Amino acid sequence: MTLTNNTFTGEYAYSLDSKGRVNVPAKFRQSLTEDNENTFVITRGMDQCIWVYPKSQWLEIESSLRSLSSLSKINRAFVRNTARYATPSTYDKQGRITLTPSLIEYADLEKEALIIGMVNKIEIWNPYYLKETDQQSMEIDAAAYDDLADKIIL
Amino acid sequence: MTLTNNTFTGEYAYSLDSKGRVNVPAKFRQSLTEDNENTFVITRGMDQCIWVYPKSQWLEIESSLRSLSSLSKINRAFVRNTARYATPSTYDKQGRITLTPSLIEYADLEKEALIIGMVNKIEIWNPYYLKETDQQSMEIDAAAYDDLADKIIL
DNA sequence: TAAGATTATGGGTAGTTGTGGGTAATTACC
DNA sequence: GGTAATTACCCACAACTACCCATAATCTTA
Repeated sequence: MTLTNNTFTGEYAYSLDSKGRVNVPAKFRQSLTEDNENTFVITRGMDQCIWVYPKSQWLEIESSLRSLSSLSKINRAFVRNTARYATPSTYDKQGRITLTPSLIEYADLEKEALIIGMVNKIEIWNPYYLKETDQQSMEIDAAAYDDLADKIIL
Repeated sequence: MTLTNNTFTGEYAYSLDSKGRVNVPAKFRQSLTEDNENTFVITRGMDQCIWVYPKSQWLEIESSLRSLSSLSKINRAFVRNTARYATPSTYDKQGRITLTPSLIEYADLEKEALIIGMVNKIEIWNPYYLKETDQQSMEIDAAAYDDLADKIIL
């Protein structure tokens, strides 16, 4: 059962097989709308993880990038870094996507792969690095975190 | 009989069965509006307990999360920590929701499950930890209660 | 008070899901 | 152009989950 289309929550511990495939959690697949055509766009995350967008979400990002003028150096760098590593990937009959060796290396994935729903996208982590990143961001900016928690009534 | 829709009060002692299911108190179910489609979202509480939101309440949280840009590190941490443990759960014909093993472990639930209405959400506790947490907050926060008195009239 | 309805709890079963490996088709390389 | 490596597609199986039914205790109502 899915709450909202193309929306992802929850955490899953799956394994990366010898062919570089990981399962997309069944719940995530069920949440996908038809126009995604079983396809995700995988790319580097801003942390040491892999970001996985449903196709339709990625197309929106692409069109935002289109509107950034290449006159600005910052814009050029941002567009370049965002587009550079993005690869489409359709999941197979068993619901697995294949990750590129380059992305596996970037996230330093081994056997264990932690998959996390991030609402509009999916993250794939090496469990070890997730733990570390979590601690860091809390230490650095605990105040900003509390501000957020204050605004959003949990 | 219910006072306000999607609002929960009272305390109930139920049992967790071998399949990880707990009953949702009948009164809570009756208070739910149709648009919740018999569905809750269960997640980690800020104390050592499980939080259970009615679907409609969670959707509001979800939409707040959607508006946070992932360019900011602290935003990423916040979205991740909030979405990470959230799992939708529709209650069965007998009125039970299934808790995930991960959440059961987090709240350290055994056979006994104490269910508490928290107005806009529900908490599920191991009775032992509730008692302990209760004592702690009383000792530490006597002063903080005075601050609250300005905001809320009992 | 008695009958009926509702509620809490237990368990069985069919379908789904995650994971491993095999084979054919495609691509890259000498 | 032939060979090796890679990729895409298929099948199989064990574990798990969702859904169904059963029963006893409790509450409601006539």
